[in-house]
Amino acid sequence: MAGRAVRFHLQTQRGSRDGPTPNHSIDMLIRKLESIARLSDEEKNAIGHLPVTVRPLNAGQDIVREKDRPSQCCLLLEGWACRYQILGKGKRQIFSFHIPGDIPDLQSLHLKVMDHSVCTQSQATVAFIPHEALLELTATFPGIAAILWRDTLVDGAVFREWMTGIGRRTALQAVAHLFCELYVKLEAVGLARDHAYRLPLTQADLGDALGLSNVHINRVLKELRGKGWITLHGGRLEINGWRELAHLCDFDPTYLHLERRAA
Amino acid sequence: MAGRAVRFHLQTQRGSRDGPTPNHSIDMLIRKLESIARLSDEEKNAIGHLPVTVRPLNAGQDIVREKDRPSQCCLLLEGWACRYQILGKGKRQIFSFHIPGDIPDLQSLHLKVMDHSVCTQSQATVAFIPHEALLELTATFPGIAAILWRDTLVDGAVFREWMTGIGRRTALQAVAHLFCELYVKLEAVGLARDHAYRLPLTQADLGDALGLSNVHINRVLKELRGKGWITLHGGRLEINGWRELAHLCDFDPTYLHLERRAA
DNA sequence: CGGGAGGTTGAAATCACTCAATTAGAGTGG
DNA sequence: CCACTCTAATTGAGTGATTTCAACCTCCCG
Repeated sequence: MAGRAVRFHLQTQRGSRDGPTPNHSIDMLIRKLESIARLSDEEKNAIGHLPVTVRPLNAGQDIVREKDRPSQCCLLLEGWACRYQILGKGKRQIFSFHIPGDIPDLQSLHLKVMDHSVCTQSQATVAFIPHEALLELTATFPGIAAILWRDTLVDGAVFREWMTGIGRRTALQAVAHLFCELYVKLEAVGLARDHAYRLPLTQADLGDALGLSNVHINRVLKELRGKGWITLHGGRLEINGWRELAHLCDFDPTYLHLERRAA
Repeated sequence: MAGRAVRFHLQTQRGSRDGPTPNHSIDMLIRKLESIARLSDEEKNAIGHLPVTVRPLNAGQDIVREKDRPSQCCLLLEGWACRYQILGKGKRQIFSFHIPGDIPDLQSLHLKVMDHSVCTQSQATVAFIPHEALLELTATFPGIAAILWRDTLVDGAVFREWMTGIGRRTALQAVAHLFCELYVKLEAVGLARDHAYRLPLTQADLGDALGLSNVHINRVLKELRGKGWITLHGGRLEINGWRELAHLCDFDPTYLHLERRAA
């Protein structure tokens, strides 16, 4: 375990310590929800009273595992996470990457058994929220339920897009598409601009996400670098040829359903 | 268009005609929802008053298309449907197959723009339900909202499983896994037994679902037939070697989240 | 008995994989 | 600051799975 859990009840404590506090995490959640729909004061107040446990995590730590029956959801405050499944014979499929503001295991609210695992992809801070509290919140405020439901629907849309990436795009297009997707998602929450961002993924991670081998990912990256479209070094990606990259993979961000931008 | 639309208000008409009536469709919906959780009489009554339009469709007809902004959802009463997307250059990716009881475009309730299309895969009967009515229903009955939400979450779980099929399984395993999945889903709603079912899919459809060419699907089927594990002819599949097939692809139905079986 | 969609097969080409070795970088302890 | 170590990145060579192309067959339906 990477650090001590810190349990708070919201709005009874002020963040006098370093690092993300529960207040910070609730702000994150409210900002996230308001990026979709307006919240009433009553709704915000109810969210503010959610019991939250904040915990720092190291890279590569599982947050929930396949077969678990979790009793809480995790809100990612800092760092990246991914969802994945291990097949026999050491193969791995990564289903999604998650960035601050995401609730990667929101589905566990209604699907009792985990059919995959969630893992940190970098150092991270997560806020755990008990199912019980979330279920009560969504039962009381259908508007909040609708926003969270919508969030899982967007997840599904991204899964579909990845399916076409894996199934019907060339390796070059698949990598390009992933880079475009991640940029648009990060940019939307203010974590990237100027077509550059921190990318805490190894080539093996990229391969496991796109159904390719790490070796082949390496060659694809070499080609993209050779064309001068990307710079990737030390976990930082710069897209120097956005237009070309987006055109190569026919990138259309409709499926991300970013109707409004986060504040 | 394949036939006339028939508009009813539920429980005000009795099905004196041939074919599925709105009552039939509401029964289907209630049965579907009750396969997940018990419904109160009040909830059943509210569902019974949903306005529904029943329509027969031919095979290969689009129900909704990418870029559409639908104002209704469709409940599949008879026949199969699939969700898909066309890429440039004539490539197609199929995201899911749907069977009676499914609401393939339920996501449109909260995602305004379609990022893919839905198409009948055989002759089919569908019931259209206005978004307006569903939104009111879910706002009034959080329990019903939760069941429908859950349904879309299972969709997502199947998408993930398909991702691993396309990305990390061999062609043989991928086909085997799909056949197992479809059997379990059909069996759960009483549409299959004895490891056999009607499969209204061409080899090209299977290929587009699994990210393979129709030619290769053909060869894989030949191999599965050669092993004596399946019989596939005239749109009917018999799995003669269920154990072997399931073992080949390491089939684990957890991801289908069939906690209870439909009546 | 024709027409058409779907199924089947062979041959050649291609994309991506595996294996194996080498290099680069980051972190650690002396 | 350097040697050591571990992980990740890189490269080459050989292999294998799957695609593409093209032809032919089969079955169903009107």
